[in-house]
Amino acid sequence: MEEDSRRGRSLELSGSAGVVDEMDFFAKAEKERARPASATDHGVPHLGLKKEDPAAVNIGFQLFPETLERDHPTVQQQSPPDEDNDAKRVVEAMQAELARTNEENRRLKNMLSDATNNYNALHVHLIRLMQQRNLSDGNTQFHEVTSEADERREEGDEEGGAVVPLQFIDLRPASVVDEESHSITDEGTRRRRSSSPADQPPSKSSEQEHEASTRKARVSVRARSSAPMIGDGCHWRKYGQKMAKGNPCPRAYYRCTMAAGCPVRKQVQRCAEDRSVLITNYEGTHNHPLPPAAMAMASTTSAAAAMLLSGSTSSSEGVTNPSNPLARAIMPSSSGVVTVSASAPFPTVTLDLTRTSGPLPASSSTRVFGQPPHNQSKPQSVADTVSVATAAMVADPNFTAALAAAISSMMGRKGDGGTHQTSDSK
DNA sequence: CGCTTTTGACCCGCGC
DNA sequence: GCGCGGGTCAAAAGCG
Ligand SMILES: [Zn+2]
Repeated sequence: MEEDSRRGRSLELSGSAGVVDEMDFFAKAEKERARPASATDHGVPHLGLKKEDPAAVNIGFQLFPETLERDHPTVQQQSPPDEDNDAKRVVEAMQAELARTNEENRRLKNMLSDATNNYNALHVHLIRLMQQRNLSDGNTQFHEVTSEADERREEGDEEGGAVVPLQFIDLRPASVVDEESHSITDEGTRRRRSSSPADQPPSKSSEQEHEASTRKARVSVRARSSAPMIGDGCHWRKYGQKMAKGNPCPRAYYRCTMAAGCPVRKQVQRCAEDRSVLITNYEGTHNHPLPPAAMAMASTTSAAAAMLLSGSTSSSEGVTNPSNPLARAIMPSSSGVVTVSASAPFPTVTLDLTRTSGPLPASSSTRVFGQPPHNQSKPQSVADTVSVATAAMVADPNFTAALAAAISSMMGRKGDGGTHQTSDSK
Protein backbone atom coordinates (compact mmCIF):
# COMPACT_ATOMS: atom_id res chain seq x y z
CA MET A 1 0.00 0.00 0.00
CA GLU A 2 2.80 2.27 0.67
CA GLU A 3 3.96 2.09 -2.83
CA ASP A 4 0.52 2.68 -4.07
CA SER A 5 0.17 5.80 -2.12
CA ARG A 6 3.46 6.91 -3.39
CA ARG A 7 2.47 6.28 -6.87
CA GLY A 8 -0.63 8.23 -6.36
CA ARG A 9 1.37 11.07 -5.16
CA SER A 10 3.68 11.20 -8.06
CA LEU A 11 0.80 11.02 -10.39
CA GLU A 12 -0.88 13.77 -8.62
CA LEU A 13 2.14 15.85 -9.01
CA SER A 14 2.57 15.57 -12.63
CA GLY A 15 -1.08 15.99 -13.08
CA SER A 16 -1.52 18.97 -10.93
CA ALA A 17 1.39 20.70 -12.44
CA GLY A 18 0.50 22.84 -15.32
CA VAL A 19 2.89 20.66 -17.07
CA VAL A 20 5.73 22.73 -17.87
CA ASP A 21 9.22 21.96 -18.48
CA GLU A 22 12.34 23.52 -17.31
CA MET A 23 15.20 23.07 -15.08
CA ASP A 24 17.14 25.18 -12.81
CA PHE A 25 20.61 26.23 -12.56
CA PHE A 26 22.98 27.72 -10.28
CA ALA A 27 23.08 30.97 -8.76
CA LYS A 28 22.59 30.85 -5.19
CA ALA A 29 19.71 32.88 -4.14
CA GLU A 30 21.18 34.91 -1.47
CA LYS A 31 18.76 37.27 -0.05
CA GLU A 32 20.44 40.50 -0.34
CA ARG A 33 17.91 42.15 1.74
CA ALA A 34 20.00 45.19 1.77
CA ARG A 35 18.32 48.37 1.03
CA PRO A 36 18.33 49.09 -2.60
CA ALA A 37 19.14 52.40 -3.98
CA SER A 38 16.57 54.14 -2.00
CA ALA A 39 15.87 57.56 -3.28
CA THR A 40 18.67 57.42 -5.70
CA ASP A 41 17.30 56.70 -9.00
CA HIS A 42 19.09 54.08 -10.95
CA GLY A 43 21.20 56.20 -13.11
CA VAL A 44 21.09 53.48 -15.61
CA PRO A 45 19.33 53.28 -18.85
CA HIS A 46 16.11 51.62 -18.13
CA LEU A 47 15.36 49.17 -20.76
CA GLY A 48 11.78 49.35 -20.00
CA LEU A 49 12.48 47.80 -16.74
CA LYS A 50 10.28 48.32 -13.89
CA LYS A 51 11.60 48.23 -10.44
CA GLU A 52 9.25 46.77 -8.04
CA ASP A 53 9.59 46.61 -4.38
CA PRO A 54 13.20 46.21 -3.52
CA ALA A 55 12.69 43.50 -1.03
CA ALA A 56 11.62 41.19 -3.69
CA VAL A 57 14.67 41.74 -5.70
CA ASN A 58 17.14 39.14 -4.90
CA ILE A 59 19.36 37.63 -7.38
CA GLY A 60 21.99 35.06 -7.21
CA PHE A 61 24.60 36.78 -9.16
CA GLN A 62 27.14 38.40 -7.11
CA LEU A 63 29.52 40.54 -8.80
CA PHE A 64 32.29 41.15 -6.54
CA PRO A 65 32.81 44.47 -5.12
CA GLU A 66 36.47 44.28 -5.84
CA THR A 67 35.93 44.59 -9.48
CA LEU A 68 33.79 47.58 -9.16
CA GLU A 69 35.99 49.19 -6.71
CA ARG A 70 38.96 48.68 -8.86
CA ASP A 71 37.15 50.48 -11.54
CA HIS A 72 36.39 53.20 -9.20
CA PRO A 73 39.60 53.74 -7.41
CA THR A 74 39.09 54.99 -3.97
CA VAL A 75 40.86 57.92 -2.57
CA GLN A 76 44.36 56.96 -1.92
CA GLN A 77 46.48 58.89 0.42
CA GLN A 78 50.05 57.82 0.49
CA SER A 79 51.41 60.71 2.34
CA PRO A 80 52.05 59.81 5.93
CA PRO A 81 49.81 61.48 8.41
CA ASP A 82 51.24 64.68 9.63
CA GLU A 83 48.63 65.01 12.15
CA ASP A 84 46.04 62.84 13.62
CA ASN A 85 43.44 65.11 12.26
CA ASP A 86 44.67 64.68 8.80
CA ALA A 87 44.76 60.99 9.14
CA LYS A 88 41.32 60.96 10.53
CA ARG A 89 40.04 63.02 7.77
CA VAL A 90 41.57 60.73 5.27
CA VAL A 91 40.07 57.77 6.89
CA GLU A 92 36.75 59.38 6.92
CA ALA A 93 37.05 60.24 3.33
CA MET A 94 37.91 56.73 2.49
CA GLN A 95 35.08 55.39 4.46
CA ALA A 96 32.73 57.69 2.77
CA GLU A 97 34.04 56.65 -0.53
CA LEU A 98 33.72 53.08 0.42
CA ALA A 99 30.21 53.54 1.52
CA ARG A 100 29.39 55.22 -1.68
CA THR A 101 30.93 52.48 -3.64
CA ASN A 102 29.03 49.92 -1.73
CA GLU A 103 25.90 51.78 -2.35
CA GLU A 104 26.58 51.90 -5.99
CA ASN A 105 27.45 48.30 -6.03
CA ARG A 106 24.23 47.48 -4.40
CA ARG A 107 22.36 49.57 -6.83
CA LEU A 108 23.98 47.88 -9.71
CA LYS A 109 23.18 44.56 -8.24
CA ASN A 110 19.59 45.42 -7.91
CA MET A 111 19.47 46.73 -11.35
CA LEU A 112 20.99 43.61 -12.61
CA SER A 113 18.46 41.52 -10.87
CA ASP A 114 15.71 43.60 -12.30
CA ALA A 115 17.14 43.24 -15.69
CA THR A 116 17.49 39.56 -15.25
CA ASN A 117 13.98 39.10 -14.13
CA ASN A 118 12.67 41.12 -16.90
CA TYR A 119 14.82 39.37 -19.32
CA ASN A 120 13.64 36.04 -18.14
CA ALA A 121 10.05 36.93 -18.47
CA LEU A 122 10.63 38.25 -21.89
CA HIS A 123 12.68 35.31 -22.78
CA VAL A 124 10.03 32.92 -21.82
CA HIS A 125 7.48 34.85 -23.66
CA LEU A 126 9.56 34.89 -26.74
CA ILE A 127 10.00 31.21 -26.66
CA ARG A 128 6.36 30.67 -26.20
CA LEU A 129 5.58 32.85 -29.12
CA MET A 130 8.08 31.05 -31.17
CA GLN A 131 6.51 27.79 -30.42
CA GLN A 132 3.10 29.01 -31.21
CA ARG A 133 4.29 30.33 -34.47
CA ASN A 134 5.95 27.20 -35.40
CA LEU A 135 2.98 25.29 -34.36
CA SER A 136 0.40 27.20 -36.25
CA ASP A 137 2.15 27.21 -39.54
CA GLY A 138 5.26 25.27 -39.40
CA ASN A 139 7.91 27.50 -40.71
CA THR A 140 7.33 31.16 -40.67
CA GLN A 141 9.54 34.11 -40.74
CA PHE A 142 11.08 34.90 -37.46
CA HIS A 143 10.95 38.55 -38.14
CA GLU A 144 7.51 38.88 -36.90
CA VAL A 145 8.34 37.23 -33.74
CA THR A 146 11.25 39.46 -33.27
CA SER A 147 9.33 42.60 -33.59
CA GLU A 148 6.70 41.31 -31.32
CA ALA A 149 9.30 40.49 -28.82
CA ASP A 150 10.69 43.92 -29.03
CA GLU A 151 7.39 45.46 -28.40
CA ARG A 152 6.99 43.16 -25.59
CA ARG A 153 10.16 44.32 -24.10
CA GLU A 154 9.10 47.87 -24.02
CA GLU A 155 5.94 47.28 -22.25
CA GLY A 156 6.38 43.91 -20.88
CA ASP A 157 7.29 43.51 -17.32
CA GLU A 158 4.12 42.54 -15.74
CA GLU A 159 5.82 39.39 -14.82
CA GLY A 160 9.15 40.98 -14.52
CA GLY A 161 8.76 41.69 -10.89
CA ALA A 162 10.20 39.66 -8.17
CA VAL A 163 9.83 35.97 -8.01
CA VAL A 164 8.59 35.35 -11.42
CA PRO A 165 5.26 33.77 -10.95
CA LEU A 166 5.02 32.66 -14.43
CA GLN A 167 6.14 29.19 -14.93
CA PHE A 168 8.51 27.85 -17.39
CA ILE A 169 8.04 27.00 -20.89
CA ASP A 170 6.86 23.65 -21.72
CA LEU A 171 9.13 22.48 -24.35
CA ARG A 172 7.31 19.43 -25.26
CA PRO A 173 7.26 18.79 -28.91
CA ALA A 174 4.40 20.08 -30.88
CA SER A 175 2.69 16.79 -31.14
CA VAL A 176 2.31 16.71 -27.45
CA VAL A 177 1.53 20.31 -26.97
CA ASP A 178 -1.35 20.57 -29.29
CA GLU A 179 -3.05 17.79 -27.53
CA GLU A 180 -2.80 19.46 -24.18
CA SER A 181 -3.26 16.22 -22.42
CA HIS A 182 -3.19 16.84 -18.75
CA SER A 183 -2.02 14.18 -16.49
CA ILE A 184 1.27 12.99 -17.62
CA THR A 185 1.87 9.52 -16.63
CA ASP A 186 5.40 10.08 -15.90
CA GLU A 187 7.80 7.30 -16.20
CA GLY A 188 8.05 7.62 -12.50
CA THR A 189 4.66 6.09 -12.36
CA ARG A 190 6.12 2.73 -12.39
CA ARG A 191 6.49 1.83 -8.84
CA ARG A 192 7.73 -1.26 -7.32
CA ARG A 193 8.37 -2.97 -4.13
CA SER A 194 5.91 -5.37 -2.69
CA SER A 195 2.70 -5.91 -4.45
CA SER A 196 -0.75 -4.54 -4.12
CA PRO A 197 -2.06 -5.30 -7.51
CA ALA A 198 -5.48 -4.49 -6.25
CA ASP A 199 -5.02 -1.13 -7.75
CA GLN A 200 -6.56 -0.08 -10.93
CA PRO A 201 -5.03 -1.65 -13.95
CA PRO A 202 -2.74 0.58 -15.87
CA SER A 203 -4.95 1.66 -18.64
CA LYS A 204 -2.87 3.78 -20.85
CA SER A 205 -4.11 5.25 -23.98
CA SER A 206 -1.81 4.91 -26.88
CA GLU A 207 -1.42 8.62 -26.92
CA GLN A 208 -0.25 8.71 -23.41
CA GLU A 209 2.23 6.08 -24.14
CA HIS A 210 3.47 8.05 -26.98
CA GLU A 211 3.91 10.96 -24.79
CA ALA A 212 5.68 8.90 -22.26
CA SER A 213 8.13 7.94 -24.87
CA THR A 214 8.58 11.54 -25.71
CA ARG A 215 9.39 12.28 -22.15
CA LYS A 216 10.76 15.50 -20.99
CA ALA A 217 13.83 17.20 -22.02
CA ARG A 218 16.85 16.73 -19.94
CA VAL A 219 19.43 19.25 -19.19
CA SER A 220 22.96 18.62 -18.31
CA VAL A 221 25.30 21.26 -17.13
CA ARG A 222 28.98 20.98 -17.10
CA ALA A 223 30.71 23.42 -14.91
CA ARG A 224 34.02 23.77 -13.27
CA SER A 225 33.58 23.60 -9.61
CA SER A 226 35.22 21.79 -6.83
CA ALA A 227 32.24 22.19 -4.62
CA PRO A 228 30.26 19.01 -4.20
CA MET A 229 27.32 20.57 -5.83
CA ILE A 230 26.41 23.80 -7.34
CA GLY A 231 23.62 25.69 -5.76
CA ASP A 232 20.92 26.50 -8.19
CA GLY A 233 18.35 28.15 -6.06
CA CYS A 234 16.43 25.04 -5.28
CA HIS A 235 16.53 22.76 -2.32
CA TRP A 236 17.52 19.25 -2.99
CA ARG A 237 17.36 16.12 -1.00
CA LYS A 238 19.79 13.45 -1.80
CA TYR A 239 18.14 10.14 -2.26
CA GLY A 240 20.84 7.97 -3.56
CA GLN A 241 24.37 7.54 -4.58
CA LYS A 242 26.03 5.03 -6.77
CA MET A 243 29.41 4.32 -8.01
CA ALA A 244 29.67 4.70 -11.69
CA LYS A 245 31.25 1.81 -13.37
CA GLY A 246 34.26 3.14 -15.11
CA ASN A 247 34.59 6.04 -12.86
CA PRO A 248 35.91 6.31 -9.37
CA CYS A 249 33.62 9.19 -8.66
CA PRO A 250 30.24 8.32 -7.36
CA ARG A 251 27.11 9.75 -8.81
CA ALA A 252 24.62 11.38 -6.55
CA TYR A 253 20.90 11.58 -7.04
CA TYR A 254 18.89 14.48 -5.80
CA ARG A 255 15.29 15.43 -5.76
CA CYS A 256 13.79 18.86 -5.52
CA THR A 257 12.15 19.63 -2.23
CA MET A 258 11.06 23.14 -2.79
CA ALA A 259 7.51 22.15 -3.31
CA ALA A 260 5.59 19.17 -2.15
CA GLY A 261 5.42 17.42 -5.40
CA CYS A 262 8.22 18.66 -7.44
CA PRO A 263 9.18 15.75 -9.62
CA VAL A 264 12.39 17.31 -10.64
CA ARG A 265 15.40 15.17 -10.17
CA LYS A 266 18.99 15.80 -10.79
CA GLN A 267 22.11 13.81 -10.68
CA VAL A 268 25.49 15.14 -10.02
CA GLN A 269 28.64 13.54 -11.08
CA ARG A 270 32.22 14.44 -11.39
CA CYS A 271 33.89 14.05 -14.66
CA ALA A 272 36.29 11.16 -14.64
CA GLU A 273 39.21 12.71 -16.42
CA ASP A 274 38.81 16.16 -15.18
CA ARG A 275 37.85 16.10 -11.59
CA SER A 276 37.32 19.79 -11.56
CA VAL A 277 34.40 19.45 -13.88
CA LEU A 278 31.09 18.79 -12.34
CA ILE A 279 28.33 17.41 -14.44
CA THR A 280 24.84 18.08 -13.27
CA ASN A 281 21.90 16.47 -14.92
CA TYR A 282 18.47 17.92 -14.52
CA GLU A 283 15.32 16.17 -15.41
CA GLY A 284 11.71 16.93 -14.86
CA THR A 285 9.48 19.87 -14.32
CA HIS A 286 9.13 22.12 -11.36
CA ASN A 287 5.62 22.76 -10.32
CA HIS A 288 6.44 25.77 -8.29
CA PRO A 289 7.96 29.13 -9.04
CA LEU A 290 11.67 29.15 -9.13
CA PRO A 291 13.87 31.76 -7.66
CA PRO A 292 14.85 34.28 -10.27
CA ALA A 293 18.41 33.14 -10.36
CA ALA A 294 17.37 29.69 -11.29
CA MET A 295 14.98 31.05 -13.81
CA ALA A 296 17.74 32.46 -15.88
CA MET A 297 19.27 29.18 -16.62
CA ALA A 298 16.00 27.45 -16.80
CA SER A 299 14.64 29.65 -19.43
CA THR A 300 17.85 29.58 -21.30
CA THR A 301 18.08 25.90 -21.57
CA SER A 302 14.49 25.26 -22.20
CA ALA A 303 14.66 27.96 -24.75
CA ALA A 304 17.47 26.17 -26.42
CA ALA A 305 15.49 23.02 -26.44
CA ALA A 306 12.47 24.79 -27.75
CA MET A 307 14.48 26.24 -30.48
CA LEU A 308 15.78 22.93 -31.47
CA LEU A 309 12.48 21.24 -31.29
CA SER A 310 10.46 23.82 -33.03
CA GLY A 311 13.18 24.81 -35.36
CA SER A 312 13.48 21.31 -36.57
CA THR A 313 10.15 21.73 -38.20
CA SER A 314 11.56 24.14 -40.63
CA SER A 315 14.71 22.22 -41.09
CA SER A 316 17.87 23.04 -39.32
CA GLU A 317 18.43 26.04 -41.46
CA GLY A 318 16.28 28.16 -39.32
CA VAL A 319 18.32 27.25 -36.37
CA THR A 320 21.56 27.52 -38.11
CA ASN A 321 21.15 31.00 -39.26
CA PRO A 322 22.96 33.27 -36.87
CA SER A 323 20.45 35.93 -37.44
CA ASN A 324 17.82 33.75 -35.98
CA PRO A 325 16.40 35.81 -33.22
CA LEU A 326 15.85 32.86 -31.08
CA ALA A 327 19.39 31.81 -31.32
CA ARG A 328 20.40 35.25 -30.35
CA ALA A 329 17.96 35.30 -27.56
CA ILE A 330 19.38 32.23 -26.08
CA MET A 331 22.98 32.98 -26.26
CA PRO A 332 23.33 36.02 -24.09
CA SER A 333 22.53 34.44 -20.84
CA SER A 334 24.67 31.47 -21.40
CA SER A 335 28.08 32.62 -22.22
CA GLY A 336 29.08 29.12 -22.80
CA VAL A 337 28.34 26.42 -25.20
CA VAL A 338 24.89 25.14 -25.53
CA THR A 339 24.42 21.83 -27.10
CA VAL A 340 21.08 20.49 -27.92
CA SER A 341 20.51 17.02 -29.05
CA ALA A 342 17.38 15.12 -29.57
CA SER A 343 18.89 11.89 -30.61
CA ALA A 344 17.86 10.16 -27.47
CA PRO A 345 14.27 9.41 -26.67
CA PHE A 346 14.28 12.70 -24.98
CA PRO A 347 15.87 15.87 -26.12
CA THR A 348 18.86 16.93 -24.17
CA VAL A 349 20.26 20.33 -23.69
CA THR A 350 23.81 20.57 -22.63
CA LEU A 351 25.14 23.72 -21.19
CA ASP A 352 28.85 23.71 -21.18
CA LEU A 353 30.41 26.25 -18.92
CA THR A 354 33.70 24.56 -18.85
CA ARG A 355 35.52 26.94 -21.04
CA THR A 356 33.88 30.00 -19.82
CA SER A 357 36.31 32.64 -20.70
CA GLY A 358 36.58 35.59 -18.45
CA PRO A 359 35.97 38.52 -20.73
CA LEU A 360 33.17 39.22 -22.99
CA PRO A 361 31.17 36.53 -24.54
CA ALA A 362 31.73 37.22 -28.14
CA SER A 363 32.93 33.71 -28.33
CA SER A 364 29.82 31.89 -27.52
CA SER A 365 28.83 29.27 -29.92
CA THR A 366 25.82 27.16 -30.22
CA ARG A 367 25.86 23.72 -31.42
CA VAL A 368 22.69 22.13 -32.35
CA PHE A 369 22.27 18.69 -33.37
CA GLY A 370 19.59 16.21 -33.25
CA GLN A 371 16.23 15.62 -34.66
CA PRO A 372 12.77 15.75 -33.33
CA PRO A 373 11.96 12.62 -31.48
CA HIS A 374 9.20 11.77 -33.77
CA ASN A 375 8.99 13.35 -37.08
CA GLN A 376 7.44 11.42 -39.81
CA SER A 377 8.88 13.43 -42.61
CA LYS A 378 12.39 13.27 -41.38
CA PRO A 379 14.50 10.25 -41.06
CA GLN A 380 15.63 9.49 -37.59
CA SER A 381 19.17 9.70 -38.64
CA VAL A 382 21.65 10.59 -36.04
CA ALA A 383 21.09 14.14 -36.92
CA ASP A 384 22.97 16.75 -38.65
CA THR A 385 25.33 18.69 -36.62
CA VAL A 386 25.23 22.35 -37.07
CA SER A 387 27.54 24.80 -35.61
CA VAL A 388 26.58 28.33 -35.13
CA ALA A 389 29.01 30.93 -34.09
CA THR A 390 26.55 33.28 -32.67
CA ALA A 391 27.37 36.87 -32.96
CA ALA A 392 25.44 37.22 -29.84
CA MET A 393 24.13 40.20 -28.09
CA VAL A 394 23.13 42.61 -30.65
CA ALA A 395 20.08 43.73 -28.91
CA ASP A 396 20.95 45.81 -25.92
CA PRO A 397 24.58 46.33 -25.35
CA ASN A 398 24.07 47.69 -21.93
CA PHE A 399 21.79 45.14 -20.57
CA THR A 400 23.33 42.19 -22.20
CA ALA A 401 26.80 43.21 -21.37
CA ALA A 402 25.92 43.64 -17.77
CA LEU A 403 24.31 40.30 -17.58
CA ALA A 404 27.11 38.62 -19.35
CA ALA A 405 29.69 40.27 -17.22
CA ALA A 406 27.92 39.27 -14.10
CA ILE A 407 27.60 35.72 -15.14
CA SER A 408 31.03 35.30 -16.47
CA SER A 409 32.57 36.87 -13.48
CA MET A 410 30.57 34.75 -11.19
CA MET A 411 31.56 31.63 -12.90
CA GLY A 412 35.09 32.58 -13.58
CA ARG A 413 36.01 33.16 -10.03
CA LYS A 414 33.75 31.07 -8.02
CA GLY A 415 33.65 28.13 -10.25
CA ASP A 416 37.32 27.82 -10.67
CA GLY A 417 38.27 28.56 -7.18
CA GLY A 418 36.01 25.81 -6.20
CA THR A 419 33.79 27.86 -4.11
CA HIS A 420 30.58 27.29 -5.81
CA GLN A 421 28.50 27.61 -2.82
CA THR A 422 26.21 24.89 -1.90
CA SER A 423 23.28 26.83 -0.82
CA ASP A 424 21.35 23.71 -0.32
CA SER A 425 24.03 21.33 0.59
CA LYS A 426 23.84 22.41 4.14
C1' DC B 1 12.20 18.24 16.32
C1' DG B 2 12.32 18.41 11.42
C1' DC B 3 15.09 17.91 8.14
C1' DT B 4 18.86 15.80 5.25
C1' DT B 5 22.43 12.27 4.36
C1' DT B 6 23.92 7.63 4.48
C1' DT B 7 23.78 3.23 2.76
C1' DG B 8 22.53 -1.55 1.69
C1' DA B 9 18.64 -3.68 -0.40
C1' DC B 10 15.70 -3.75 -4.01
C1' DC B 11 13.40 -2.97 -8.66
C1' DC B 12 13.53 -3.05 -13.49
C1' DG B 13 14.87 -2.87 -18.27
C1' DC B 14 18.04 -4.88 -21.24
C1' DG B 15 21.35 -7.80 -23.53
C1' DC B 16 23.05 -12.40 -23.80
C1' DG C 1 16.24 -17.19 -17.63
C1' DC C 2 20.08 -14.82 -15.78
C1' DG C 3 23.19 -11.38 -14.74
C1' DC C 4 24.28 -6.68 -14.90
C1' DG C 5 23.96 -2.01 -14.26
C1' DG C 6 21.51 2.11 -13.55
C1' DG C 7 18.18 4.02 -10.59
C1' DT C 8 15.33 4.23 -6.35
C1' DC C 9 13.67 3.18 -1.45
C1' DA C 10 13.71 3.55 3.21
C1' DA C 11 15.53 2.80 7.79
C1' DA C 12 18.70 4.64 10.55
C1' DA C 13 22.07 8.00 11.53
C1' DG C 14 23.37 13.16 11.60
C1' DC C 15 22.81 17.86 12.08
C1' DG C 16 21.27 22.73 13.27
ZN1 LIG D 1 11.32 22.14 -7.80
